[in-house]
Amino acid sequence: MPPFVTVDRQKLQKHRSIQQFDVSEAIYANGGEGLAWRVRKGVVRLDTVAPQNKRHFASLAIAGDIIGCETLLFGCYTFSASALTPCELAPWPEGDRNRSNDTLLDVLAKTQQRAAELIALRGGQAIDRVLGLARLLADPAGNVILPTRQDIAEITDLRFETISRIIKQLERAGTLDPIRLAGIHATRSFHLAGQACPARGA
Amino acid sequence: MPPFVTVDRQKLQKHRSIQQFDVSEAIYANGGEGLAWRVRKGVVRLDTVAPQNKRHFASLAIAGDIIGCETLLFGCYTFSASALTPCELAPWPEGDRNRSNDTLLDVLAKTQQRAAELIALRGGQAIDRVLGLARLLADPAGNVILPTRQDIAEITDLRFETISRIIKQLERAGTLDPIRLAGIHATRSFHLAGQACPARGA
DNA sequence: CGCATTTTTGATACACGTCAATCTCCGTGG
DNA sequence: CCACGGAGATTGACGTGTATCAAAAATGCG
Repeated sequence: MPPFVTVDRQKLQKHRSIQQFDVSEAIYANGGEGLAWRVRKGVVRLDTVAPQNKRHFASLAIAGDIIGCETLLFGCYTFSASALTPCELAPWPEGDRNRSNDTLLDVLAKTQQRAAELIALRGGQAIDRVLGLARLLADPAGNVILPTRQDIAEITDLRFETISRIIKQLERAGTLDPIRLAGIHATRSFHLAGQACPARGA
Repeated sequence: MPPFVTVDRQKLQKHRSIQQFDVSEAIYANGGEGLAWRVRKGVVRLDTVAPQNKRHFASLAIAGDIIGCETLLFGCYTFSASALTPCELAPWPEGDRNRSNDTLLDVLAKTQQRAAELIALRGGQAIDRVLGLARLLADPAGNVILPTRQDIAEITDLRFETISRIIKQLERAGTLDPIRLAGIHATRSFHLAGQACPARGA
């Protein structure tokens, strides 16, 4: 494993503008000044900040999403951002390349789509909400790092006890398979069964 | 009242591109081709269309919002749109004027904000969801035309019986005051008490 | 004026919330 | 190395807000 770490370090130095964030680490605060970012890895949570500094879940950004665009308009962030899983962000737009696969119009379309998905995560039975979130966050191989029970609860508008019960239930049903490292039962890393392209019959 | 109607007709002819829609009327269907629109009056509902032609609430557009932007990118609509209250739409962008108060960036920022508001409408107690929607749809004077109970239910992820009970409860509490026309008790038009700019203390 | 649609209301069931205890995992310091 | 403590997760018992089912009333349209 040492060589892998070395490679990562080198990559990091090549693009020195890339930023890393740990779980539950703040990325930026609403009202603050800064850049727009592209989420390269991980899951980012966006919150509105109400009086008394109360935070309310507002949106989710996963790999490929752009966050903080509104600074290009207002000069400051509208929401607060924090890392739900280990994250890697890069400034956006990437000035060097002209490929421009992400125009403002692309970002808008993706934002609308993401919003519709989040709306769906707050409706229906609890188990479907949790499964929906797991599917949204899983990679094509079905591997997924879930946020904490508390964060899942705030995303789906349920209680963390309910989330805990449902994840256990999905584990026992074999839908979620905890990934064990050194024999230790992981609580966040799973393999999600039946995960593939969303084109399969009932 | 005849003169009023005449005036409206004239306005309509002056801007012949303006479109009117009645309650529950389809505005456009997903996959179809068409323009982007600016909502001038009324409330528009956007749905994702799943297999078996099942519709799922995806988003809401109120006066000032832009809908159907994705056609500028994909050439067709991503969602289906229908009128929740009587609506008036105008093509966007308005080519004639250069004021451009609505750049793509403005639309993106507003879309994010609207999405966060809709997320909030699907969390917390039923009464707060209904009140939240009423506040979102009310004009500065506090007058509001609500969607049908069924549509409110789908927006807030509740059942229409629950919506009915809660609106009655708000009526009895005086928070919602039904507007009577010719002595008939309206079920959609209300005056919302304590509605003003969102800048007032507790 | 009559029928379809929407809304209201009641009785009952259940999914999820609430409260509380326990357990696991980890970092800290003696 | 182990005692300690805190954060997150699990589990149980019980309460409640909303769903569900059913029926009637109000509204609106042809």
